[in-house]
Amino acid sequence: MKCGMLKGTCERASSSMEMETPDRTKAASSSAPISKFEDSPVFNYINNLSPIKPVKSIHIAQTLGSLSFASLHTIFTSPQSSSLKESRFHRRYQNLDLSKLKSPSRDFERENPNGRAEAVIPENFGARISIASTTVEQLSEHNEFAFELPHTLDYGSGSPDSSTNQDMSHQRVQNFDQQAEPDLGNRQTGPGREWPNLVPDTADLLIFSSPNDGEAFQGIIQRSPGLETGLDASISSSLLQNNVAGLQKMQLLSQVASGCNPEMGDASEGIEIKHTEEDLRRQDLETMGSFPCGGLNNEAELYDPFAEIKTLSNFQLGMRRRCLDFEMVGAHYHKSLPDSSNASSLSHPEGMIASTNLMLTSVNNKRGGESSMCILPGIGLHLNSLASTKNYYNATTHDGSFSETRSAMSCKELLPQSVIPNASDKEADESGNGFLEDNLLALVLPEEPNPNSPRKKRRKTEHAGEDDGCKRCNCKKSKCLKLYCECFAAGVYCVEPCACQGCFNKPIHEDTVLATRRQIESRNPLAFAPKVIRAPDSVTEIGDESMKTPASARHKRGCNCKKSSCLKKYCECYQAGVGCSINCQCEGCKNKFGTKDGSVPVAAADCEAEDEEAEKCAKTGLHSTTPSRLSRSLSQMAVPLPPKSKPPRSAFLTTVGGTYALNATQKQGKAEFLLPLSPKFEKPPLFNAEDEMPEILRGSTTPNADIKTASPNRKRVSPPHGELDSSPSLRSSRRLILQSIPSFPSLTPQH
DNA sequence: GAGTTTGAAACT
DNA sequence: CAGTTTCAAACTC
Repeated sequence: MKCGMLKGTCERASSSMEMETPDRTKAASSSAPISKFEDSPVFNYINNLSPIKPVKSIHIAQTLGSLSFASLHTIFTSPQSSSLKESRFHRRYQNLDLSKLKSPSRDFERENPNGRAEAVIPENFGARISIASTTVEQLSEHNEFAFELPHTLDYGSGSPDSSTNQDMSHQRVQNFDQQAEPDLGNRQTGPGREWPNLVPDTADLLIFSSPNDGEAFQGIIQRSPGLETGLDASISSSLLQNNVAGLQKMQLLSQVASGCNPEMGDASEGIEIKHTEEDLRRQDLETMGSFPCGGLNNEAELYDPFAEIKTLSNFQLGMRRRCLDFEMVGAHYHKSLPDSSNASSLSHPEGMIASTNLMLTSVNNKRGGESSMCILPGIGLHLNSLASTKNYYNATTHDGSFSETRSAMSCKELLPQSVIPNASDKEADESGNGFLEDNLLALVLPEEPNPNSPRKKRRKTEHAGEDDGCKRCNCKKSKCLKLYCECFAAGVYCVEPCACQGCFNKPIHEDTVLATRRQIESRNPLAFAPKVIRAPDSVTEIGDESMKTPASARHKRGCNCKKSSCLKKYCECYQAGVGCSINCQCEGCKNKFGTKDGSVPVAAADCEAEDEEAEKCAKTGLHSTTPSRLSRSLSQMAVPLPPKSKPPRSAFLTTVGGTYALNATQKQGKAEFLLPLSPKFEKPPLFNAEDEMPEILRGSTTPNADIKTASPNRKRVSPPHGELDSSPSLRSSRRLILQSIPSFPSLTPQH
């Protein structure tokens, strides 16, 4: 049914839109492209290698609608998903009121509802949402196509009737990640848009100039039919489905955030979404159960906040913490909501609208100047919003207004919050609400006043040893416009909690921030990329030298420690919880996670991490096993956490690396498409994998390549023709990497 | 909380 | 590219 509906939508879109290459359109509808990919060695390799399935799987996911938390996290991290294109820079929601309202502990749950910002819901919002849902698959697929078949993406100028911008479509296909942002910008400019202020510098930031976002979507939609064809094949893998579902959600969120094409929306689409939601939630639980950590029951695992924390820390991007705030809030809010549990109308357009509005509101706040909304580009928030549309919808409908999430939450708090999703899952079973819903709510809804909530306690427990509040930057001379500033480095605006002086890293100085960011990127294209990447344990084919090192994850550039012996957080490797690698220039390396000479086995690090987790569990009284399980399973995919329970600040950044790891390892079956491309990479849809690719992931060809050496121009090399192409395995690995590129938003305008 | 240490980032 | 300086986090007291 969904497929049919979706297909119908696609067909409509196609019919309305004229393609220069009709054949292509047909192919898309007939799934010929998919088969083509399947036939390719890379595809086969990927399929055999890991749970990650070909693009077609995405379709399935959409249909089946399974949700994977892990995937969600990953997704969230990506800037694209945020689609908060405006500045591309993550903005924190700075609400003085909120901070005031907050308890000393900064628990958002207690945040005063009054602090909420009301979001205006556009009339056609529902339509937009539905559209987004329908296009999710398509987008993901397109994204992959961009990598696989960059040349074939050209679209003829579309017919005006379709209201689709051919150019937009084309570009979208190539740069899916970027799509969201441009869309937002466009929408903002459009009448009745909710984000008038979101994109100040559209010229620089926006890749697409199309006046109508919907057009772009249509372009994507045209291909959707083909995408659907592959669904049947991939249905078999539940894991894959989960991944796909996560991806889809992410995409949906992105699109929603960006403002789906109102024209596209229709009731059928809304239905589709609903189904997907349910399926996803159900499957999520299943997926959790499937985690390798045996022994524990799913619920326990889901419940365990620690597990989530670890997961987040590992997978979350540097931007993550902002997102976490939202999620947490959402969770609490969820509880507070009277009907949230029963919200059945995921399909309800309003629900979608609400989520969208939330995002929008947050964005507006940002633009407003001091709003510190944590909406991170591409961060899971959006995704969560979609997923949690039900609850969210209910909540919003009750109040009729949306409250923005406060970013004032401490980073520490955020981490635990991030855990919420899993807990939510469990709750989902119990109450019927998905954790995603919670997350979504977090974004939009105010904190739950209930101080007694288990989650809150959990968080406190976890963070007991940590600082009371989120440690933000404390820059004094850098004006928060240099990489010294963690906020800036993470691609987020400084917020109230920051103790920075003369801070320019605020929405009001967006231009300055962007300009500075561009400058830095020009100097080092990967300056904002994840610093830590996880070596693909499962993907031995890659055969990277880094694999020789004990730790599964590695710092991209390696550390240069001289006195800390890589045993303190001064060491980025240690801070990220990864072992040193051959790339490190450290002296007397004693990194517990693995020395550069490989003296420390990975197992040791893992054991430590597990021990820590166990301790945490014991303290919290939560399912001790759950955390371990989850983290353990996750650890395989992600970088292990540092000895201290407290996630390293940099860890957030490193989490991005975790994203890489996921993609690279594919253990989670996360499709490549799950990770939106980093804006940096947006320019070159097919940037040279080697340049951007983490060393670990790279072939042995360039183990020690210095990031700085990479030239932006080199990025544009198309993968298929590279030297590495000769090896199917290499090719496949490259693809994964490309798609898994870090999500930090690139300020550099694409051309 | 102030001061020190450390290593990344930035600069020359 | 190497050396130096600047910077802010991490750490110590």
